Amino acid sequence: MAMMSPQMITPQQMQQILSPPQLQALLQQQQALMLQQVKCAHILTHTCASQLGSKQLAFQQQLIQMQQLQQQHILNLQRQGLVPLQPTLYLTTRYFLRLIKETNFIFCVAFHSHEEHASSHPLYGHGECKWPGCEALCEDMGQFIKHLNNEHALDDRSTAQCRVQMQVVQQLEIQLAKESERLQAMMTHLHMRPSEPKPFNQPLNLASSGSLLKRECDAYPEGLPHPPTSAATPITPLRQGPSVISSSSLHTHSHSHTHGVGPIRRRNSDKYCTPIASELAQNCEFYKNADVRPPFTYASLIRHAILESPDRQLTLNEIYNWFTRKFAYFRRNTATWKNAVRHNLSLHKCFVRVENVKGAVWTVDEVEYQKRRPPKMTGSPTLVKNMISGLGFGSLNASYQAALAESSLSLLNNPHLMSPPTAASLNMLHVGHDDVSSTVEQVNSNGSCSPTLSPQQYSHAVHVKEEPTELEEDSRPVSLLANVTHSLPLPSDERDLEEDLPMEELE
DNA sequence: CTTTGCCTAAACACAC
DNA sequence: CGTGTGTTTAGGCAAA
Repeated sequence: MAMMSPQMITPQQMQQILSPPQLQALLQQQQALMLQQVKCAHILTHTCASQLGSKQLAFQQQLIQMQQLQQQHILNLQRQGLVPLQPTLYLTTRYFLRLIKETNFIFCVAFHSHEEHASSHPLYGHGECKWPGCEALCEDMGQFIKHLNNEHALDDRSTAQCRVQMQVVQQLEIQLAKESERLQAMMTHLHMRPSEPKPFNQPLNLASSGSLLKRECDAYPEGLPHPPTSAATPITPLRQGPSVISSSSLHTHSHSHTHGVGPIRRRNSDKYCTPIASELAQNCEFYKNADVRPPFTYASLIRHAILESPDRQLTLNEIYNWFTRKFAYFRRNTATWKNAVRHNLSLHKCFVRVENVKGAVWTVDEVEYQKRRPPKMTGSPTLVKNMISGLGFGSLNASYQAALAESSLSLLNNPHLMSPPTAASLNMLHVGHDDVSSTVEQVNSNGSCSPTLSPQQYSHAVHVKEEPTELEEDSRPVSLLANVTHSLPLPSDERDLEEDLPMEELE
């Protein structure tokens, strides 16, 4: 923790000043924030790959804002008074403290990266002014201060920018509240599970999700419905965050990916790419409400819709309905996508038309579907760009949620992520994101958007690319994660998780 | 440069 | 006749 700046609270201090409930609340906040940081970092990395210029700065600004929120939260809790820890809760809080420690570490690294020194300015880093949209180079702090006073003085423009930034923060706060609530619900749900062998340690599993996920996996083998909890990957930031970086995936993606705004074009192997099921499960609300094009091919979506149905067969109209029900994006341009759906149904052999009593229904020929997939592994560099471009950068909340969606995927357990990361030097993340895995999914009884598969049943590609130029600042969030990776002695061995991942080798 | 996969658009046929 | 469904073709883009 040498990097910890003076304003940071150490875990020991935390333990002294906060009650267990406070710690728990803090933990949840921290987790949400950390997750957001991870996600922001992730999308930021993609953003820089997209050469979005000043947009990178906006994302970075968000990152900093979240960090500041996080710190503010710590201070607020501090002001609430001192409550000694109860001995009975100590075991649990130890894990909380560990998490806090880790997240603090992330926080510190982030600040360290951004500011070089604790005394530096949040709007200044790496010799650049971090004012949104401003990339002015400033050799030192003095020059920066001058620049700040000259260029970003109190005028209409700065005020407007500040207002925008306030909206950014507001959106993030709203999102944070939502995510925290979700996390709490997830934790509550997991805690209630009767099969849980460590009833009181439930939150501990946040730090040892491997074992938790293992149980999930054991309990819900392939092809069987899975409870929503299994896809609730955000509860495992400690494991997942670092897992975003992987040296093993370093060599898998070295081509250019700086183009590709627009329609989704991917060719990902199911074996490596992210499952549609878990993606939809985690972000179904997002896709339902945000006018964001889902990062899947029509074929993938159709297949998913069909497999999600009770009988694994749908009429065309039911497929239409599924699209509109699940995706706000498909509530418009109906002519276009409906045509595409029909086109795909007809074109792909994997979709089989079956005459039914009521008429014709469409089913999925799984063998054909798998056949049509080339075994090559590719990333999905266009995904985030698609999402971002689809959203428009102004729609911050949607962008952010896209980041959430994207990052949630990256955070899923991936065997490729289990090797020791050397990611401090890495700066590019690529998430394969295309299709449903070869695992057969099944519909939820309630027909809701709950996940139908546990995430560990999928593996998806997270491709890390080295991009030494232009990415100094953008690599920060990633190296931040990489640093954390090294600092995470997790209760469960990484090996456990890896072993628990059913590799999909059906191709 | 070619191939492949995907998307969009459009034309057309057929059934209700 | 209009609409929905299904098939087919074509052009374009991006990645491999």
